[in-house]
Amino acid sequence: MIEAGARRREIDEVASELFHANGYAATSVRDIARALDIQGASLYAHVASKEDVLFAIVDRAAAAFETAAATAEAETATADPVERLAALVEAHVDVVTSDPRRASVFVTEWRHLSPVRRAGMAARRDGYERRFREVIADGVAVGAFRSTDTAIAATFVLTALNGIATWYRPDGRLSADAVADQYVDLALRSLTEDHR
Amino acid sequence: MIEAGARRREIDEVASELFHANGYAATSVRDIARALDIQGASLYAHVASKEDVLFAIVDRAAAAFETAAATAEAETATADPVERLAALVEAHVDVVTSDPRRASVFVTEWRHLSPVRRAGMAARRDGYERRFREVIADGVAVGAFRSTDTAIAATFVLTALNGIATWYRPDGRLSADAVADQYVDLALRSLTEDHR
DNA sequence: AGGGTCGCCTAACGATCGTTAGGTAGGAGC
DNA sequence: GCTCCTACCTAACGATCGTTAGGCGACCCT
Repeated sequence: MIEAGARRREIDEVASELFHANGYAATSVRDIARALDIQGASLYAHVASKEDVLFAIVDRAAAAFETAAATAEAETATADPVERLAALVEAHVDVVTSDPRRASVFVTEWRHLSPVRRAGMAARRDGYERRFREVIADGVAVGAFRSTDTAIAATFVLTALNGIATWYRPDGRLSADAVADQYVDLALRSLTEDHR
Repeated sequence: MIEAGARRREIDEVASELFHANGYAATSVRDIARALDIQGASLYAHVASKEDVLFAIVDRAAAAFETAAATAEAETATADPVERLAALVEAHVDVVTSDPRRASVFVTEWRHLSPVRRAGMAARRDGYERRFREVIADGVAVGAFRSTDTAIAATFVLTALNGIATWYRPDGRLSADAVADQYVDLALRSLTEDHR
């Protein structure tokens, strides 16, 4: 896979932009190279294959989601399920808004990975989704959340959150914090029992 | 654009399947032809271009969403905003579950249309989303929904609903009705004011 | 029986794809 | 001053892309 260097970081960055804008399959190696003002073949001094570029982006994104969720769960370990879910949702939104192009490539282009890598990513996604399902199940158990199908509920919330990657732009109308606040509120409300 | 015939319908169907599974750009004309047991070049007896196939699918999907929403709104014209939004959500879910591959192609592949057609679809999507925003705004005005950014709220709901297309399969664990019920409930709850 | 149309064929076009091979300019280290 | 390494180059490979041209057999209409 080669790795290393500041140039490699630049490649991932322009590739994120292009994969987000046009999709992995519709972006050629020469497109990526052109954005860096070099020849297509020169990319192979830094990268072993086009798919490696995709994997680097997707892998980094997956790691960002995982560590953010782990931190959020650690910080709310003793809190009630509602707070814990709020922390998970906020962490997820933060990762998306911190690099929406990377997040959108992660969400929409991972199917173009090789079968082995795709299977690995599928497993990591399952593990990540399980965090949400478990917190939701805990909330149902203590009566904080309505009794729903936890798989559906987790999917509902996660797909809504992932949608942010398709429209959010750092220089847009809404700040990342504002988006996070609104989405935490919408997501939690969709699950909580009637209150007051 | 050629149009016509049962064969043309078959082309759209297998193309939906392949575009959904692998994406438009990663699906070749010869892939589509192979699924029909004919030669790649023979497709051009039925179709003017590959993009026309994509457009036929996307256009039909857009029309399905539009007529379903129009019907739902007509049927609840005199009802309160909560019921009207419930009808819109249910209509949307019904269209998605009735043909999830077509819906997922509509949601994820429309960016590969030519600039002119893409602009047209963007306008139609805006119009469709406006239906949701207006009902939500009405609900906020009468105190049924919490006062939120209606654009964010509509996007939250619609991206969650569109996510169904990525995982729903007619022969899966959940019936289309069950999915619709759960999603109507989740979506409405995310917006409604605290009750009881 | 004859003409037309429909559905598919083979063959090929120019373009572009991801990738490899081999080379070269320039700076770093001894 | 020589060597080595980094970063890029040009040239080319075989494959595959969307699409066109021209032909051929099977069926319909008269």
